[in-house]
Amino acid sequence: MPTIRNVAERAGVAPITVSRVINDSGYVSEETRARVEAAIAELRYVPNTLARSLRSRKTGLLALIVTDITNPFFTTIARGVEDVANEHGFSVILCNTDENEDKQIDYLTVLLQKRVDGFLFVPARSTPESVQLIQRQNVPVVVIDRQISGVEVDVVRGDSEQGAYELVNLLLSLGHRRIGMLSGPETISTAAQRVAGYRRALAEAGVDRDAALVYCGAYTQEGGYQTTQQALSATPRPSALFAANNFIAMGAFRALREAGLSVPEDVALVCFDEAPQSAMIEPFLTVAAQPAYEMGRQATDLLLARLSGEALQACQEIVFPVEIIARKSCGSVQP
Amino acid sequence: MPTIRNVAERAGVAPITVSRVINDSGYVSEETRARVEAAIAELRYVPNTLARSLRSRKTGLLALIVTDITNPFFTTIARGVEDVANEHGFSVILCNTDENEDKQIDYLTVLLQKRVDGFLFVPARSTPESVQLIQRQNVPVVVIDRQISGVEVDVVRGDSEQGAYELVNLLLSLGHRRIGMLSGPETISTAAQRVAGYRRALAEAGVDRDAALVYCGAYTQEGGYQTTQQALSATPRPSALFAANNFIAMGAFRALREAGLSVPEDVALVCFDEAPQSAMIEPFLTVAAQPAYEMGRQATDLLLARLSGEALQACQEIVFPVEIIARKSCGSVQP
DNA sequence: CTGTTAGCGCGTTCAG
DNA sequence: CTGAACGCGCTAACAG
Repeated sequence: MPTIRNVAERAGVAPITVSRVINDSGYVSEETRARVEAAIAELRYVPNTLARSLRSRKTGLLALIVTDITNPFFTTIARGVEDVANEHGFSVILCNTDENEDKQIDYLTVLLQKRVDGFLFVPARSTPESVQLIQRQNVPVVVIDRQISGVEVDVVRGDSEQGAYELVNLLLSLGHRRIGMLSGPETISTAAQRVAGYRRALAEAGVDRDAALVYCGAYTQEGGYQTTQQALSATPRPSALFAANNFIAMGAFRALREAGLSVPEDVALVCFDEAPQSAMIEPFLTVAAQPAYEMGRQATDLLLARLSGEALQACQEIVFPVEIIARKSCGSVQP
Repeated sequence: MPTIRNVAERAGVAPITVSRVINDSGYVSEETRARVEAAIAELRYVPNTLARSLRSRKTGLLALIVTDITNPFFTTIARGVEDVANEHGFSVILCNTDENEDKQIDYLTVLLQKRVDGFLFVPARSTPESVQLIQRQNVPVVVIDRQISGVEVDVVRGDSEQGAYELVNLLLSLGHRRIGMLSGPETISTAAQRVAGYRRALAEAGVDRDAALVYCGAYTQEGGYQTTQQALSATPRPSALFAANNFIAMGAFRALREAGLSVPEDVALVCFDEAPQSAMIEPFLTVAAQPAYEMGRQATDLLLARLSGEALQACQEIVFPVEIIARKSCGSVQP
């Protein structure tokens, strides 16, 4: 593969002149520019980003680390990230940890070695170690979706507590009193906050505290399937279920179906996050929707601001409101 | 960020000795190794991959370019690719072109500049230019899923023609004679081959050639929605539809539903590729399934073989058989 | 407007 | 077992 020097020789100029043509920096006469461009074309010269980055100490790479690449919530965030990044000339490396801390640390290590310019990070757990690993190398990082305790760091997330509160209030207003909560892993802040919102709504409604039926599982279809089976064995059986995310809701739906129960006639079902587009032919689930695309955009804006050195003030926490979208799955009459 | 030299100074050795410790190459006494490792830990030294790659002329990066990252067919391939790549110490950069040739060329350019070691490539069109772009830089490339005319290149793909043939034969055996084909873009080899298989089955069954009802659209839900509407307006209306991929089938399903037709009672529906897991609570669609994961693995094996210089023989074309999985959507009685 | 010098961080080559 | 010198391909800094 030809180098900048080969091009320079062919065009009869110095390497730096070729560099100027490529990067459109500094002055180059039209005539020599033409000669250089001809040489580039003839040699099919492709600049070497590695060398460029080594010199400039910038890679133009952002790392986006998510915990489940099959979840449209995260892929929608990814689109927001990509769009903003591309608008500013950055590329995005998308990595999937599957909520696995070992994979997470492997990715962080590799990405630091690759000298990415910054991280957009959905951590697998709400503990500070992983973020500190990044910060100690003085690489900017914005945490998305989840809160981390014990570190100063920028965070962009949805309002899990309030969303859960409103969603459960909706169920209460429809007359439900036994509402099961299908939660996610206790180690993740969003799960904890959604449980908190659930409890607040129940408390305000004066529902007996013992009526709080919380079941924790993974943020997956399988997790939702299992916790739903637990929830259904309670007596009396819950008349409504609140799934802490979309995949849990999919699993719940399957478990309900297998139990011969239909939604919303036998059991009402609501959840956090929009379901996959392909999930149902028509919109069906009542959800607390987060503005995922916008969250991705804002997180990237914030990261780029840190990168450009401006706005070196204290860390920010940007909390997006969630939107309750009532559809058929919650029913509309008293159970 | 500390460099290898900083570590060397701190440990009281030469940079090369640190290099030997990191890469476990050459001889280093236990004692100095310990000193070096201590220095690495204290300084939180992270080796710079950029510099390493510049020197070694290897990045350890494979590019995987697909046309639709939301399609589980491609994400399953991606898993196969990632697994094999990781087993051999390579990382994978996953890029999504959305069947857009401009995006495709942008990605190719950037990835060549990044000096990825090789390409796994699902081309947006079955024309040779994009592959030639890669080959002219002497970078190995394996094409996945689609055939390219006019170039010598390794290809790993499913047997579209035979799969379509068998799928249509299944419909014929169930008594269908008016079978509409919801095809993909004519510029893509898989669409053309699936149409060919469809025609062969009809011809062998002695179905009137005029009865070939082929409608071309995008390989998307929207494409399937539109072509289905066209297909339904034919008189007499087709009794069965064959969707050229899973997303087309999703769109067909929606269009049928809106037209007040149910599957399989009013219209039978079959398609190429498995549908998204979340699409239906229970398996429902009759499909021609390609071994996507295995295709990803084999393609990567082949690419890595080319990379290691071995097996420099002629280009290979590996064609996987597809598996017909009959489920409810095709019905089981004469229409 | 163009060129020279030097060095980014690392690993290969060859000496000790 | 350890080190010095050099260069991978490119560009910042400084001439001219």
